[in-house]
Amino acid sequence: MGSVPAPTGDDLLKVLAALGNPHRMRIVAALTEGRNYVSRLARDIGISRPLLHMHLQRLEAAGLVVGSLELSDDGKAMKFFEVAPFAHSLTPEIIAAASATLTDSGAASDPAAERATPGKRQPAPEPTPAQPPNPSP
Amino acid sequence: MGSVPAPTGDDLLKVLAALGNPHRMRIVAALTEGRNYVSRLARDIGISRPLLHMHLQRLEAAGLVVGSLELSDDGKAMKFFEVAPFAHSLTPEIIAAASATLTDSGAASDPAAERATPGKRQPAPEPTPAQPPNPSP
DNA sequence: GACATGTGTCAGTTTTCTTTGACAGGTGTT
DNA sequence: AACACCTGTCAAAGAAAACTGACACATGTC
Repeated sequence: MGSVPAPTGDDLLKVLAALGNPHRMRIVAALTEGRNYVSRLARDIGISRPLLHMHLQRLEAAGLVVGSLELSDDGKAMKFFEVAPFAHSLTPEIIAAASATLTDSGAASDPAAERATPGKRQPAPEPTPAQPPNPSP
Repeated sequence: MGSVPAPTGDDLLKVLAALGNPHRMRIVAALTEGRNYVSRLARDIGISRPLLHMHLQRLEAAGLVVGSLELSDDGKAMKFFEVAPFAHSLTPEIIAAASATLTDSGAASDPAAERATPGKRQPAPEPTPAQPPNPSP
């Protein structure tokens, strides 16, 4: 069974951060109706090209859209984007599992980050993890 | 058929923006193991109380956690937080549907935003919405 | 009273994200 | 050559988010 094989913390974080933006949501929506190239997509949505370019590479880094540079009939190079068939589920358990594999550094380009929760000292380990301290009854 | 009744654009946006943050993911993860109060939760995660307070009210505004001010045995007022049993699905279609109901203003308090895509002029309405312009073959 | 615990908020700084405008190059048509 | 398209990048401005420290209040114990 491998519908959604438990995404990495950093992976899911990138997806959520990418989708948590009105412009990027509209970009995904626009690409859901069919592939499109950058200049035209910018005109359709109504934002500037450099801005769309930034949003697109953010979505692509999260694996939500894929772009391919193609050559049209008249030899013009144009970059087409289309949505990737993603499917994520958001539940407390999935978030909890993902947070366990969070490097909190940047992306997947910093191998020196899996220490082991460095300064994780517990000054007063309460036996009841959901009750108030109750200093003296 | 009503497992996830198609969230509002602004609703889903708030959820995604709230979850797209490493600290807030850890907060949800910590609360998944059981309810907890603010001061202790701040110690557990390792962030300052004012910061945790800010993140918590962001998560609560998104409907991901719920807080309730209770009184402990010794009369101290303490605010307990617990995760809300949320369950969202993220697919291109759901994002597309949600983006249709985006106000893009702030929250659900600006009814003057559904103009009709103001400056949406089409200088050259291409008959093929997914093909290059192809000016002259 | 002094201390330790809990709550909340505020102003100010730092950091990050978003956005714009200008520039570089490429092609093909008039 | 000049124009109309397409591509990409950069530096700088603007806006928004994140973070900190100090303050306010409350309660119960030493």
